[in-house]
Amino acid sequence: MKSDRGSTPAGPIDLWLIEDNPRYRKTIAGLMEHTGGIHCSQAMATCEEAIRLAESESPPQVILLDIGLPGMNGIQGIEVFKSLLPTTHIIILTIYDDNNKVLEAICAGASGYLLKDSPPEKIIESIQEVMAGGAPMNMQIAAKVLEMFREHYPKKSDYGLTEREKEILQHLVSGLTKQQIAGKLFLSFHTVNTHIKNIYTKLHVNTRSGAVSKVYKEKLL
Amino acid sequence: MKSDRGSTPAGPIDLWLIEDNPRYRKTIAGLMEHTGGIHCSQAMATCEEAIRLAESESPPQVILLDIGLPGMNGIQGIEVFKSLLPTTHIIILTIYDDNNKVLEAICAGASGYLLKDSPPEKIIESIQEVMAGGAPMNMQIAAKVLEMFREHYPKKSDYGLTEREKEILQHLVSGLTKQQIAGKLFLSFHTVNTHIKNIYTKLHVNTRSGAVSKVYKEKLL
DNA sequence: CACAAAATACCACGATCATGCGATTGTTTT
DNA sequence: AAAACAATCGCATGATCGTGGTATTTTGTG
Repeated sequence: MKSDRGSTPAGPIDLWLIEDNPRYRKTIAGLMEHTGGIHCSQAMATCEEAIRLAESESPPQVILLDIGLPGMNGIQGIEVFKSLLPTTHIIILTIYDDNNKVLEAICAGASGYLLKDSPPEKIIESIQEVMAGGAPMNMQIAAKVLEMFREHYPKKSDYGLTEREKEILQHLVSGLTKQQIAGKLFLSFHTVNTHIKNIYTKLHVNTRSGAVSKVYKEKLL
Repeated sequence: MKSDRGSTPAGPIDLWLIEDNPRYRKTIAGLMEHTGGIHCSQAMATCEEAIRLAESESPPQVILLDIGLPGMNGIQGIEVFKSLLPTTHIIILTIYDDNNKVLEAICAGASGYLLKDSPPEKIIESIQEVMAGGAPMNMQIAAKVLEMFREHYPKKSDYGLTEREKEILQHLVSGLTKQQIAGKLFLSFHTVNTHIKNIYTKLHVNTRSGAVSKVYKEKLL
């Protein structure tokens, strides 16, 4: 159940390691050599080196990538690798655990996010997991991701808008003027005016922008 | 490093199990009894029973919760427990792995999401992990969450707005008028007017609502 | 230094908005 | 039948907006 869905069915998993600290790089590379099923074919200190190599060497299946690198940082690196080596999985291995870095890395296309204090077995396990379609993360990171996730899916509040009001609010959101809305709904200008008036009252705002903002912030409609 | 941050420092972790299948319930309950550090003090078939018990018994530290339950389903259950037992961690243990269920459960406040085909050790591990501030998930689920995450954070487009323009756009978004913005930034009304004019040109809109909509739709700022 | 870009400021005018009223017609609930 | 709500339409007025200009100062880059 673990190694039966990689793009290369046979042989060890081909791994690249990008890490500027020589000592840590050697530690990890050494670790891989003593592990069955994974082969660290390249280890370098910068993304630039890796990009150069990507043009001659065959693409690895997994890249272990640091974020705090000289020159191009890991986040930027992800984006380059994503277009250069679209089949390669990228696992971030870093000391940074702040929300922004995690967010950026994930959005850039990282398949996993580990902290450097992870035990070696966790790292090995994560490489296998990512090959099996998983998304290995430190437990702190996972909790962070869920938390961020929750924030961006606030339960939609209800201001008691009627259907007609919602309809008009929608047109307001798309930037139409009162007259344009009236035209589109075959209503009098005055009716639209009244509806908007009522919408403002219900939403506790007094400008179009305020209403539109509220729609997005509170996931109305 | 695993059991040193629960709200109850001493003794085994107090667990409740809510699962309507009697056989599976017994399997899990039995598993816990043979495991050090966890005590399954209650096992029931429905959320309603658990809610009734929550009024007399002391709150558990963790609830293992199924989704497909008779009566109140697990998702609704989460919301009730979240307000009734705010300190209790909830781990979903279910057969459903579709995006919607996962999303709903997480947004409702689940701390973890496991599939029923998880090996018993994984379940034990997850209970300990959630007590240590983690968010245990099946690897498929984790991958799903990251994927959904990425979708809802589209790369922000760039219209070449200057810092000042972004600042003013932000105030526009919050519903302020030109004069209010001028006051807040200690600028002349005319300056704000000019900036907004330029913002409109750069965003290719010609109303406040259009601009605000664009900000949210394309994740500007 | 020179040149470009950004930020600042001003004016005027027609279009549009927000908001105060009041009113009629239906539908649903009680 | 009464009350409550939704949707429709009307008017007037002062505030605000969008857009066409022009112009000075500050800042950054070659």
